[in-house]
Amino acid sequence: MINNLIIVESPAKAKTIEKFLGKDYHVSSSMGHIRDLEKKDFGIDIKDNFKPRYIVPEDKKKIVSELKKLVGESKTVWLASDEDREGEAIAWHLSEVLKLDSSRTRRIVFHEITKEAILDAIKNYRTIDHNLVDAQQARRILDRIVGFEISPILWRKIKPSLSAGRVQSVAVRLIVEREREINDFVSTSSFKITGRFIVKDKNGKISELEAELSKKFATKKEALDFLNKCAKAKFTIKDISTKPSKKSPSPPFTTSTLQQEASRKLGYSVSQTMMIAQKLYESGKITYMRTDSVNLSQLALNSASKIITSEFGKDYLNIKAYKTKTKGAQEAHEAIRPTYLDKDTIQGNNSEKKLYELIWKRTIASQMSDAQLEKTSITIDISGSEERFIASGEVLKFDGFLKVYFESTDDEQEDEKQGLLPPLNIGELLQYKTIDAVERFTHYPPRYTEASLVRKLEELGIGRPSTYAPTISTIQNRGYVLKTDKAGKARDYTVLNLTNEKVTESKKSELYGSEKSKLFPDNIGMIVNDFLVEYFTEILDYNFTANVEKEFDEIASGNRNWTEMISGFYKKFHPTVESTLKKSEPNKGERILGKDPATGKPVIVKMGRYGAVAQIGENATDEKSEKPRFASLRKGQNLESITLEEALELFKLPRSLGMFEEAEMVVGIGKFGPYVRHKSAFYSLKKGVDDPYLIESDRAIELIREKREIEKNKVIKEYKEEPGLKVLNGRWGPYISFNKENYKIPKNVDPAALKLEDCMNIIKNSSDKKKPKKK
DNA sequence: CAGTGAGCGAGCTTCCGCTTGACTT
Repeated sequence: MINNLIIVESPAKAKTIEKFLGKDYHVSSSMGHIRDLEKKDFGIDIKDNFKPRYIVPEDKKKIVSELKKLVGESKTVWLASDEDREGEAIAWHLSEVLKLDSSRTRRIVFHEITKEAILDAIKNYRTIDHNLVDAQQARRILDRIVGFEISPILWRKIKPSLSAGRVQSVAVRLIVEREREINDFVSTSSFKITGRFIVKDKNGKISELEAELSKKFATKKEALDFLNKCAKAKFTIKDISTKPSKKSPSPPFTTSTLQQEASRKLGYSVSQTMMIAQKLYESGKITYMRTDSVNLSQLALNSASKIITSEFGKDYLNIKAYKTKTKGAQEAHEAIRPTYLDKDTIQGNNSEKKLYELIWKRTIASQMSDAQLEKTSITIDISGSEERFIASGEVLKFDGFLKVYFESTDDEQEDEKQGLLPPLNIGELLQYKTIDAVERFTHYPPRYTEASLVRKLEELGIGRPSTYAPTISTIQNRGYVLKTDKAGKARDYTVLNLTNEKVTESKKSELYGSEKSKLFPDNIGMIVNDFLVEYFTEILDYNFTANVEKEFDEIASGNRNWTEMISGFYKKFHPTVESTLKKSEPNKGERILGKDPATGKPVIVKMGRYGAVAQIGENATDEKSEKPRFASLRKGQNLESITLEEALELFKLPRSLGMFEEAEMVVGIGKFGPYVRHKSAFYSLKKGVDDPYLIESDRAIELIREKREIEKNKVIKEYKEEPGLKVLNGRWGPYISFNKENYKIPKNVDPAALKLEDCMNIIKNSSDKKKPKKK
């Protein structure tokens, strides 16, 4: 018999809690939700006042039956799911599915996993808050209605298997609109003036002072005029001012800020970060990684206080509580922090270590003092001109938290600041060494990275810590959005230089606009987005989630009935679904780019059955008329921005490279990039080395021979008796291939020594475990 | 799984938010 059964959401949490409590308690976990709306037939009886049809999904049946068994053996059941809307619903579903008797069921909540917090929670038990549960049901049902009524419209009007939803569709919209901002952006240039002045100190020691003109000039002529004016001008120190300033540490990590910093500092994708954090959490090294709270437990604060004092001294200590600014934050957990702050490093693989150290530094820094700075600004007058040069410098007086942590920014081109400025006096005359006027261009707004998209979504209150990573994956899996790099372009700019009273002009070249791992909308994403924005304007509104959240809050506080709220929404929403099905036609994005110079026929781009396509010539009207030529657009090329030249390029491939071994070699670009085809085999071109438009036959033959060499070494063993069986060398080392299925070879086995029956044994042993493959 | 671009039709796809497996060809 178990006296007390505590049910929490996560098994790692269960393990930790069990350690705190005595033998009287058994702690088990539900692994999140145990029930959900049925997937087939919508799962909601609209006519029966939106009655939800809940089922236990296949993968949760085992957990439920285990919990049922435990409940049968227990005196008191404590439902300890998280203290938020979803957690309350989990507690309620548990009580329903496990048929818990209210007389021996208690609901408890705690925000920190400490013995005190748990014992305190147990003392202050309550019953399930049904208003909060209803708010969750409203949220769940609204999302189901939106997702399952709009998605089928997309299947019929645009393409099968597409999807729409309250969160993902807005995420795509952000990316599409940013792309259009970039396409519409017109870069302008102006001239930035920088002067270098010679400064002599009392001992005759010479140093330099760099100063910037407060004004930029729009044209080269204005810049030139100014430099000419400077040639013989006098430069006088007009003013020197010194101001103290400070920098404060950032709050401890939440899911979203961890994803952003891990992306900026360590280059991890959002899902990589979450997978590594999960490992750290499961091995007890950090607190829970899906959280929107910046709060640290008293225990953590005490520990931070001790460490900072002993490592850095009392001056560095500044214990404080941070408040969340995030819209709709539910704060059921602590911030993400090391479980044991006295460990500044851990055992584990490299990426785990790096992420842990990042978390450790951020947590410690959050409880350290502000950095104290001194900013100096020197104003320099120019005789015969209204303009002024300003030299500014920044000196760190006290490093404070910067001793351990410096937060990065997304800003790619940050100005470097000068440090200490040379000692100068007001009225002092300065001699210039050089004065430059450099042409600078305005830059379009940056494309989103995975992490900066998460930050934007969080800012809008859309999505939750547990869904950021999956949402980012979904919009990529649907083909709406593409994560890729973009090569920079070269651009000339003008530099005017004044030295020794003479101005010279020169041209320089720079690379601009190169981007790494940025999110680009694909054509289908743009078409779906435009369709949704046109017909489902309200759902696609950036404030839609914030608006419905207000209504969920009213339900949670007991001031509103959930079915009334949903019914109100449905009355407006469903007629839109009906009318959209009837009248709407998606825009195929068709554009006429111009005429093909070779044939004079029109060049068109549009969305075809297999994706975006360019076409030369009109569609055939009858059997005799000539058929148009087609070429697929490449990844990252948009229907609305592709130029005639780029479209014509597409028709240059595939092209023949001549004969080799009595067969033609053809170069083209396929799904996996550029390739050479020869005798119906494909040979990939080397990324960054070969260009499909330029490659010649010699190099193609080289590639073919290279791959053949690898193929030759691929086969370790073959068996006469079993032609379908081979031992092969693969990307991950040796493996067994049998009738197109692959099998792992156990570690301690020498692959070259495998006999036929050994292979068969390995195959037999692993075949039981084989699960249906996912796409 | 790299080429295609006719047309028909059955059966399928899809949401968000909790959680962790099982799995790398």
